[in-house]
Amino acid sequence: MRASPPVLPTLPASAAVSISAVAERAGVSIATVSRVVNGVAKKASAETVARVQKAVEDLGYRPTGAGRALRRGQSRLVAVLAANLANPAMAAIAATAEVALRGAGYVMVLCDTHDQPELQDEYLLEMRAQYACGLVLLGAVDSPVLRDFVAAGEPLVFVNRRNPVPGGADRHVGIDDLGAGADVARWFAGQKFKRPALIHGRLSSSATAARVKGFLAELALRRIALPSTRVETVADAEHLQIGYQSMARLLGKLPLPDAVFCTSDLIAYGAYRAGAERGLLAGRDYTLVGFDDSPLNPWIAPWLHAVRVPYGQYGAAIVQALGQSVGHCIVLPHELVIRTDAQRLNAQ
Amino acid sequence: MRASPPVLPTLPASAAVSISAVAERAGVSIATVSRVVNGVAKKASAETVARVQKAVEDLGYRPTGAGRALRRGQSRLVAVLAANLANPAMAAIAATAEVALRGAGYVMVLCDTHDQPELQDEYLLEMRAQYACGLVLLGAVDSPVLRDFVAAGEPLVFVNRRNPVPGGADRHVGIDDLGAGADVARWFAGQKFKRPALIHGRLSSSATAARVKGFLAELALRRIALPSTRVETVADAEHLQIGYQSMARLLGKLPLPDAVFCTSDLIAYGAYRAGAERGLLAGRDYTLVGFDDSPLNPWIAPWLHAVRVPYGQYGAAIVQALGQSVGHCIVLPHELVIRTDAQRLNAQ
DNA sequence: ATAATGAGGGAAAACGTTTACCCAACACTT
DNA sequence: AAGTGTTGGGTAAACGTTTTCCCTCATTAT
Repeated sequence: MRASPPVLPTLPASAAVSISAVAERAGVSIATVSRVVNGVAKKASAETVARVQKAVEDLGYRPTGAGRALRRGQSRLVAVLAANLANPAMAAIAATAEVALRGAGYVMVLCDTHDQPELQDEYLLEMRAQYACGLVLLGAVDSPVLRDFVAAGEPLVFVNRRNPVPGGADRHVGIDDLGAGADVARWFAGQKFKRPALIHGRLSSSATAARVKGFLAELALRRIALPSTRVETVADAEHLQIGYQSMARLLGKLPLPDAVFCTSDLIAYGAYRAGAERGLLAGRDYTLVGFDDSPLNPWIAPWLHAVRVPYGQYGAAIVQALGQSVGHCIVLPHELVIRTDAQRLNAQ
Repeated sequence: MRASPPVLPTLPASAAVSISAVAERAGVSIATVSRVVNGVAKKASAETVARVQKAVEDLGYRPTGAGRALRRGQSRLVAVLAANLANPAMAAIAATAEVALRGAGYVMVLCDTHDQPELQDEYLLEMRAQYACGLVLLGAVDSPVLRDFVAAGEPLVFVNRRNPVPGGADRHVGIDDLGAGADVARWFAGQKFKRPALIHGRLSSSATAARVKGFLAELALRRIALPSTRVETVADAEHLQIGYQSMARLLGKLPLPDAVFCTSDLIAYGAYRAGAERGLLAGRDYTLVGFDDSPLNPWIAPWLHAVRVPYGQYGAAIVQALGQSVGHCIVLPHELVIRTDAQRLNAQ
């Protein structure tokens, strides 16, 4: 007796293969296939499980997202709403989030709200229509739909900025911005700087506000004067411009600052250029401290000290937060990075 | 007779509202609602249309992605598979693609393949299981599933790197890499550089290969010698390291190069630092040309000339390509940006 | 010997859409 | 007066899952 001819192996991944095809090939019902695929225990004999798994393997079957989402009322989609993807720091978080989410079985949908409430609302609604099982707000802004979602208990995770809705509980991932601002002030004090300056972004961002608050409070505690003439910002401008224009203003007054704290790296970049255009180099003529510490800094901005935000850890923390109850906050460790090679590299 | 009391306005966006709720409120069947929502002409009276639209508005209805995808066998999801999101240039493309795709009614799903064929395959299969209506490969790599997809005529768009599958037609968005490489060589010739050098990334990327090819060909045409000792790369390293290590090697031999062309900005950043550590500053002691021209360059890397790739135009081009037939290529304009303020800013 | 339990697995409903098909009513044309 | 369109709109099937019931055996307890 000859062995029965092997079943023709269909082209893997050639056409969409549904659960019924698998069921037919394994000689079982679609219910059984579904149970095996989803690992429902105690509902199939070992032999049946093996036969189904073989069929799944042969046909390259994987459950269709739409069918599953429709039935369950929830998809594997996690929407990440970034305030500004042009900011390398946000892009970095998005990148690590993508890896972590995928590792946890989710699919990341990335959106750019451009910090506009209307766009954020549009995305929130659209993502719920897509049955997203998680909404990650990377720099949230207050908006009507966000309020509804907060009230309705939608699965929101706030990253960096806290929940902007008054009274809304928040699941949050970030660093201790208040402490980080204080760290910079403490270091300023230790270095005996006499004329500190501050350039900050929009204070409606809770992260920025906390950095500023911590910095100012610690300076005050150390009895270091920071007159309001050395605190600058620019309304409704992007960070590079805020830094550039603010620094230009700072350099237009005497005495010149000996140390400048910027609440983001981008602001610091702008400030750097404004100084350079006047012949003042950071690291040589004054001290510049940024916030984020982009991975590019050691390569092209060795003159910049910065509070390092552990973006590499954000992805895992976001995934963890998604599984936590509302109100749970994850505080990641930061670090003030002082670069000592600027002199060596910058001076001729 | 009193006017009938207004129907209670339900909370917009409070709970998922389905098509049947709209139908009930408008007093029509779900089929009519669907037709109105999808703008099917000639199937409803103006009065009915108005009534349905009012109901849609009141209830805040929007069609659920899953139901629609299931029925149509296609969703509004467009998957963007980026080779390396840590590269700011890729992140920039992703950011503009997101805006353009959203404008065209799509939803972008972003994935990071880390340049690994296995991961790319995993994503391709997963995205088809999600009924993605477009697959954008931002730096594709040859892989088994990609071959299947190419053969099956899946809606693939290749960005920057061309289709790596031998013989596969490609819908492509990018610049004229060959011409750009030649542009750099021509400029080198015009500047009378005598000892050019080249640092390049992996040649398996068609974009890199074309840049190198164009550069070398034009140099040869101009009778400018580029000995193999002044062509460097590092296998299996990230771009920053390629630049750093290659430049270190270049500077270990005499004569030193007077102009260095790097096939990416990141490589140039690495090269910059290697030079700086030896007291050699780009823009002062030698000329450095990168590729991409990151928006940050004018701010913190004024010493870097670069071929500017119009990333801002990529998003629209990708959307356009999605609607084109296979084999259609979109070539975007590039530009060699020469920075003249490096001396002024860098020197003390 | 019979009842009770449990394991294995199938039938079918339901999720929210879209769309092919059908039907009624009306306006024309012969 | 019967046919012929056309307009407006409803019915129901189908998409691919998951999951709730149910049924059939076989095993064990009484």
